[in-house]
Amino acid sequence: MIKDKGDVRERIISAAMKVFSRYGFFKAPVHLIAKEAGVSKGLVFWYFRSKRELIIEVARRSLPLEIIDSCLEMGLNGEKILECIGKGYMEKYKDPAQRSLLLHTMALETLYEEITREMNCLCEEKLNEVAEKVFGKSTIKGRVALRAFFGGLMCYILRKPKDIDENTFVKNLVDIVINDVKNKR
Amino acid sequence: MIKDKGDVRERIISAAMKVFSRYGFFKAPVHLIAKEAGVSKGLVFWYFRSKRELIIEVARRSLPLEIIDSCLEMGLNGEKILECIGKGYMEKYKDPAQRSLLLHTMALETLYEEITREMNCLCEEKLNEVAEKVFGKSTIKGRVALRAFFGGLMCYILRKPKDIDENTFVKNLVDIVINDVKNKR
Amino acid sequence: MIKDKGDVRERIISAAMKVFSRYGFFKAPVHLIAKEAGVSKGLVFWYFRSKRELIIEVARRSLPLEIIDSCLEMGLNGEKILECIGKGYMEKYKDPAQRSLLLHTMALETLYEEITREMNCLCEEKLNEVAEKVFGKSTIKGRVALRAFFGGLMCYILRKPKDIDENTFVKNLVDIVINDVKNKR
Amino acid sequence: MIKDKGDVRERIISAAMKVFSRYGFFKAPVHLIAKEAGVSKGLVFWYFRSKRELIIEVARRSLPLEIIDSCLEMGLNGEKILECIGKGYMEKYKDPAQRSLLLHTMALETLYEEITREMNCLCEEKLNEVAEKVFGKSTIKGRVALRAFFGGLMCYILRKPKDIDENTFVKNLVDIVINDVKNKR
DNA sequence: CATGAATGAGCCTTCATTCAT
DNA sequence: AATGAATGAAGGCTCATTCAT
Repeated sequence: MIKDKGDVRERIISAAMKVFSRYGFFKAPVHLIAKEAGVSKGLVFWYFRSKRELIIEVARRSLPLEIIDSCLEMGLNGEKILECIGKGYMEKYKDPAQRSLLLHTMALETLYEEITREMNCLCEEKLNEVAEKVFGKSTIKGRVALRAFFGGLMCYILRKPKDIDENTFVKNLVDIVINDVKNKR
Repeated sequence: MIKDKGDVRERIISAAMKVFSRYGFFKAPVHLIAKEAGVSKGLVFWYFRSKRELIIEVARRSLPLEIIDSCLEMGLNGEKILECIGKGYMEKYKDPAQRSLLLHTMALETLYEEITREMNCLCEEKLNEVAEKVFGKSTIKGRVALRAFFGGLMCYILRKPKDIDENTFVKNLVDIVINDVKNKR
Repeated sequence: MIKDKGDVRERIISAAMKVFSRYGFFKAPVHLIAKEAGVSKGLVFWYFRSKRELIIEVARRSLPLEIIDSCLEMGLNGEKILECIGKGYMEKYKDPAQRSLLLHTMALETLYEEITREMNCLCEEKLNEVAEKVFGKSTIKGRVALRAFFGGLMCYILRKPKDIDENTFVKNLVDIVINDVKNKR
Repeated sequence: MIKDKGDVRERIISAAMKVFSRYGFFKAPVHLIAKEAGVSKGLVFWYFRSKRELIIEVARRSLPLEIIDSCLEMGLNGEKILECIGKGYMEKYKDPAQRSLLLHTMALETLYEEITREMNCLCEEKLNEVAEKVFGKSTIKGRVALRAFFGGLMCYILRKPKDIDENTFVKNLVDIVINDVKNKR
């Protein structure tokens, strides 16, 4: 049975995501991750120079950057983009582990500058890019609306209301955010 | 200069908020908190049975529960409540320490059931209570809108856009959230 | 039973000297030192910020600086100083632990700049000071002779010849070093 | 380009001397030696059963045994031997790496019996052999003088005085050691 | 011969917590 | 109330060594 290099590394990352999501980055001991990945503790440090490096790798993956990127790349515009992003969000964060991981990563912001940078990119560059595609020219209201949109998604993820399913939520959210701007015109 | 009991306890909590906001709950050593508060490490454990207890106390205070409560108690209705909450939010979280503390507390959710309970109360009970006051009967759209509102606030706090000040943001946000529902009627 | 602060610290240092002399600085685990001192491992780090700091403290004490200083302070001159130093040497390093410790410390020179500095002081400043007191004006031959003297002592310590006792050795060594210079005059 | 067996082994030893002299035997990781030698870590263990074995090989080479041997074999006598040894010493230890290596090896004495044996041979057998060749019959004074000689060399190596070059030092040292004994006759 | 992934023991260090004073 | 010395349990990380390829 041949394992390619990436295999073990990927297995460690998966294990780390599981363990980190359960214990948080700083209460999760490396040996638990190793155990979960079925490798020795030492091997974790063969693939990652330090726990910090592993944390950053996992934290990066927990952010929704690729979701936004892939929706932007699809060349969508208007509310279609929001729908795309909303759907991607829900897809990614329906996994409770991903959900709690996102929270831990957001808290990491203050501590790891690598994450700060990633968050800056997400919350400023990407968010503005989306705003333009959705509302045309950049207006204050448009940018506030986009924050309402992203915030709404985050809120849903944080604590899913029992009687509103993903689709319904996204549709309503898009409506709220879009229609207001439309009506104003 | 004699200090009464409450004084010292409060001083420790203040110090803890400062230190926790900087290092996160789990990377912040108790001795730093003691030093910041100007007391001995032992004394911290006289006022709080354990670090966990101190964490919970600080975490509780970092949530916006009292803001919502006080706005509800004022007997406001409609968009006035949202404005009140928005203003309270901005007031509380203009302090960067409070901001980062809120993130850390949210991440705590998975780990400390005391915080889970608090968050449940916030995200379900309180949020629904507000929804009713604002939109009258509880509708799906209303509840989604309220999440857009809270999420928007969170988003603003997470990373303040340079060219949108607090007042403007809140006003626009309330508009977006309210008008859509109004227009639909 | 009251123990003054220095007591524990001193006990740790003593234990460290014992353990270091046996295992060398880098193969000696701190927990062995703690055990030897009858304290917990953690306490070692209460008194010394790091193992490195403890090493430096012990290494400093293993050098013969105070011997030379005390002989210089006694106001002796000529061969009396050499005799004083020789006697002090023998007194200090008759303890095998001290002997091996000195070797370890000398090896440390390349690694810890604190020790390099100490050795510089010993091998340059002090050595020249002694040379002047012994041979009057500083001559090449005088300074070589002093190195022969110190080197001779070191050599004796390194491996004590079975049939030459301390006194005899020092006397002969002083003779060799002094007489030659005297005869030259 | 094919390299024969000895080549690689020697290259590893050379690398080890470099790395050991810089970090000391116990703080020098094998992987650094391998890197320095341009081979894989595994290969080091193909040529040396263990790090210990490599240490011993390097330590042996760092001692001045061959110098003394070769001077003895040349059939010299009297001060000529001392001059020969002095010259050899200076030749070997003008390299700072060799110098620091010698210190590390001397410290090894307490830990590795293989080195203890080597040092015994050096400090007792060889030293007495030289003493006889230089001073004729073995006298206390002669043996002390020889220690002054070797010690003086060591001292020079330990910290080279800026204004005394190798030749001058050796000549003076030989003088001091020899003349005294001569004058006594 | 040669590689480098994999292992596991062990070390330094931190830190929450206790307790005598 | 208050202090800070003392403890002990982990935790992150290094590194010699092995082994499949």
